[in-house]
Amino acid sequence: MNLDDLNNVQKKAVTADNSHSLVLAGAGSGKTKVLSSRIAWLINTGQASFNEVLAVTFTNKAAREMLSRISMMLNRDMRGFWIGTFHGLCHKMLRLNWREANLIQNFQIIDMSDQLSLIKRLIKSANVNESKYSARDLQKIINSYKETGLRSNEIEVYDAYNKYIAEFYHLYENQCIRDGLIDFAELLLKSYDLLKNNQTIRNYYQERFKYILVDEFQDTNNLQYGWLRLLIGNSTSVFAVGDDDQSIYAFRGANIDNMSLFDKEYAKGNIVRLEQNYRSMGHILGAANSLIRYNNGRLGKKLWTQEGDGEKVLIVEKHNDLLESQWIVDEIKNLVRNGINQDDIAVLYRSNAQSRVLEHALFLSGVSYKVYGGLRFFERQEIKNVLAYLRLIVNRNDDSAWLRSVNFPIRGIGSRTIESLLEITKNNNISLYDAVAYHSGRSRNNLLMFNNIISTLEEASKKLTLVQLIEYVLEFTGINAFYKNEEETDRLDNLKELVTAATIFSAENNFSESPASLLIDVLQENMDVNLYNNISEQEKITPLLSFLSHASLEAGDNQFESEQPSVQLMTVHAAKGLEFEVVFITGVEEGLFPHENSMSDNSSIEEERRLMYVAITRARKKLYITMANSRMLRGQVRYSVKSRFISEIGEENAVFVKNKEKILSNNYLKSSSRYAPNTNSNKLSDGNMSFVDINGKKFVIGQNVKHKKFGIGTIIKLIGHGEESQAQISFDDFGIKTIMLGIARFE
DNA sequence: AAGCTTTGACTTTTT
DNA sequence: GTCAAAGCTT
Repeated sequence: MNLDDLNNVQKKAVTADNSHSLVLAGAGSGKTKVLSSRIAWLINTGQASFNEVLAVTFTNKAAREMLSRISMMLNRDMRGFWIGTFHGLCHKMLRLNWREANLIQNFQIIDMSDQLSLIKRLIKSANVNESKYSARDLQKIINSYKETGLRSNEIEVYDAYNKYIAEFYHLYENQCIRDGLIDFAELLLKSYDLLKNNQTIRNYYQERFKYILVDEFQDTNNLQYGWLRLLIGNSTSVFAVGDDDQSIYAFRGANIDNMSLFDKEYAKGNIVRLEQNYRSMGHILGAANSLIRYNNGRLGKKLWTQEGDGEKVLIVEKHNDLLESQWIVDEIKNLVRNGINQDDIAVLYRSNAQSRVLEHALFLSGVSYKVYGGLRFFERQEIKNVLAYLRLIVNRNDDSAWLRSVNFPIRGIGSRTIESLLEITKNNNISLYDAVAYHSGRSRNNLLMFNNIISTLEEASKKLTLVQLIEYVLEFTGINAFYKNEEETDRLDNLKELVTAATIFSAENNFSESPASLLIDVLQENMDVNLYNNISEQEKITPLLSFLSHASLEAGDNQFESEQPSVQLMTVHAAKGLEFEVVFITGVEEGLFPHENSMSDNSSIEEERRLMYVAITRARKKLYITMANSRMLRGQVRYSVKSRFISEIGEENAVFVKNKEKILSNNYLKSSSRYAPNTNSNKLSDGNMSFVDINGKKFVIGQNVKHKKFGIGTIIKLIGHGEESQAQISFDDFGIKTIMLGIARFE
């Protein structure tokens, strides 16, 4: 194995001795490379066997990337290797030890939306006189209790609200147990409890995993830290990699202090700093360094590069959000004209709502773009409908799945029927499936038919493979026919895609030939002789259950594969871990970035600053920061001043451009952009209209108008069609303004 | 059971 | 301003 393409600091990290170490890995410093190299090095030098390493990441994507790198370095098949997300690894541990964890063998994982609907259902059936809490609130509260390691009977009850929550939490726990369901937080908590309460199992894993590597350590929550702690035995060596300056997930429980805690408890000053950056040019790094200096209590780190200063950061101020977007679109066109690929351009924003204006401007000027975020593949309605049937095959007592499928496609089973069934389940403590036998209403036959469908599917699952079973479900339940009838071609395509996903999944896991509900050994290869009898028994799981777990743990992409090069639009959070040639950070105003909800206390401001730091460090060659003096927010115009972060970037790294259109072009030229801008930014570009017809009135470029407030001016630019058309008008006394033609009052 | 109107929320999000 | 969900009507 060759370590020569590592720099000295990276090499030091990769070959650190057996004690614990903490690696502070700056943005773009080769973190993934170091992690993968360390694992490969440990195995290659014989210090660790294949089965003695545990690697934890936060996303499946990160796990996949690391795995493929290691696989390449070691030139071997990595199947069976313990690498994955906290949730994925806990899941694996629970499947292996389901008995000891007090689970049923075919427990199923529910995602956030499943959890929310379950909570909604419980609120209804609990019949508590007007809960003070919404389903969302309760979901948040329950999850955060779980993430601090507390179960319903461990909550300290000091008032009525608290008592209600504890009782509701208890109700929820019971329902999950009865339905054989386990939510995301519960995967961690159950696994934590297993290790904590079962000494034999704890000893086994402590002795087995001699090397534990953790990625994105700044994103761990308290429960995850506790879980790791239970895995650390006398001879365990932990290699924790993270960047306290990129901790942006406190709102979902991440505890940035876990890094210094880890240093105190384990690493004990054994810290390596990866500060050489291979991504961004000097001024961009300068801006990032300058900004982050304003945070207190950092572990300390300063990025540097050998690649030279590059261009300064361009900070652009505009009158409003529409002009901001328009300017960005024009600039993107310039960049593209100068040979930049659209895929290499990212437009980032603090909150999703901001994408609308940007999309609108991009759309009007015909620049293709791609918005990240939104529903992922396995979260789509039509997919979830199919998955619900599959869940019922595994466990017909899964009431959540039963409710979802019973009247889809429509079988004449209405809400009255459901209500009476739910009453029966409550009184007899049985599942909805079983409650059908006690129901005597008009829909009885329809209900029996539905239950029959489940039985038929279950029989089929014993003979058909996973892929055949899914195809059978699609036909037999009438789901395909339903969407065909409704001419929902997108959904039909997605259903085909589901079959493809199952095909790929089956092939990857070597069970293309097995019946869907036959228990099979999953960890065929790479298993060492059992260290302790009865513990490292092979994982037994059915292809069907395995696929369902996969669907919950890995929701899939939220974007179809792109057909053409497109500008990338996403939140700053979504951009973490990515990099682009050119980056626009938009809406950099007080109240938006930092967000107004984060402006009250210093720790949230610091998190916002880290968010800005993440945004800046995404850019390789060119960085734009834009802001608007006013913007439409929740239907109202809001005025704001530029973000404090703009001044914190440091003047030596940036060029400021005020919102006077003509000065803009000149100033910009002085910044000697490699991508020379269009000298006349007001000239007609492809997306602009030469005339606009609105409410019977015609507007043409060059036309003179008299505005009630701004007086006489000339139309220099028309943007958009119909109701939403705007005009840029050069007023004699007020300069250039952009005006909505539908609203503006002309004389 | 579908189709309408009203109400209310609204920062960021992976598993 | 936009979206979803709840509530009401037919």
